[in-house]
Amino acid sequence: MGYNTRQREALLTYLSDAPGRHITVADVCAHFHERGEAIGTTTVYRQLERLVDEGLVSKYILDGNTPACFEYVGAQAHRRGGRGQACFHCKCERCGRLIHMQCDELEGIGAHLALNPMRTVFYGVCGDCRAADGEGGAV
Amino acid sequence: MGYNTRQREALLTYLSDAPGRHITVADVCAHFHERGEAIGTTTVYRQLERLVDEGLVSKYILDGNTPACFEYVGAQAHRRGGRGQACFHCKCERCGRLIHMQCDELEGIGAHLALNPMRTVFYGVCGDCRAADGEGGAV
DNA sequence: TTGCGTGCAAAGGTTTTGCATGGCA
DNA sequence: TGCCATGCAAAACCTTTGCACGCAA
Repeated sequence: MGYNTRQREALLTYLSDAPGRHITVADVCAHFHERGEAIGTTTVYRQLERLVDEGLVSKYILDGNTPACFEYVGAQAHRRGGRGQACFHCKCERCGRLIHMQCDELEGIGAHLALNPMRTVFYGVCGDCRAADGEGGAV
Repeated sequence: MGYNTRQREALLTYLSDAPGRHITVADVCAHFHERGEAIGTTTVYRQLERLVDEGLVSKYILDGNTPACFEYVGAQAHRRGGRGQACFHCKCERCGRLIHMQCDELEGIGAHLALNPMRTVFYGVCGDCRAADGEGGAV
């Protein structure tokens, strides 16, 4: 089911060293470029696609002019697994961060509407920014 | 507050003739191209941006490789207005349709988390497709 | 007349594809 | 050896920007 090349090993190590972090293709290329062991952009795209197919990595597509980001989620089952499985994300329109959203109501809605957490990205204002505004909402 | 050009009038007529329909820039160009009264792509982008600013049109950004789509919503207030204001959308991963989502729980969640309906697009399976599967869920 | 709108051309960005080369098994 | 992975170059795609021209008011 595919070869284990140097590039694949390096990429997988890099990703799994930071589970839950949001990493773009550009991040990956820059990381290896700095260390002198460059990987071609095309290869990064293709390996990430393979890793997504294999369930080791989740891909989150943001809006059109923003690069997609990837996240190591390990080898768990996609739904109802342990920690590390796909969860919803929210892109904060104020501070720009992409944050994990864990909220029982949200999971209920998600199940009710058969939503796909791997692709659904919310746009809104994160808890920190709302707190800074003095509204005091909690995510 | 801006001129009323032939292109703007034509675009506004086209959009308002189909309120609630999801229309891309390519749709607009194709429509006018067929009728021999072509409009430049750049102009469509710029006029749509103006219409969004004016609140007559809502813009929905789907995933990275999909063109944004626009929808005539009339001259209502953005939030808590009458029918036609911005609402959440769901892109069905089975049939590909982009459907309006109206659901009290969802609006509650959206307000709770300060979500932006103009940009938040859910990915999941629409009610029709789930019904066809015999699961019988309702949106 | 003044200033905005238009639209061609070109650039911006991310992602995909063609193809020859190189490495895994 | 056979097949897949690699990576350069180029294309595809949507969108934005530069600039000269034209039209609205």
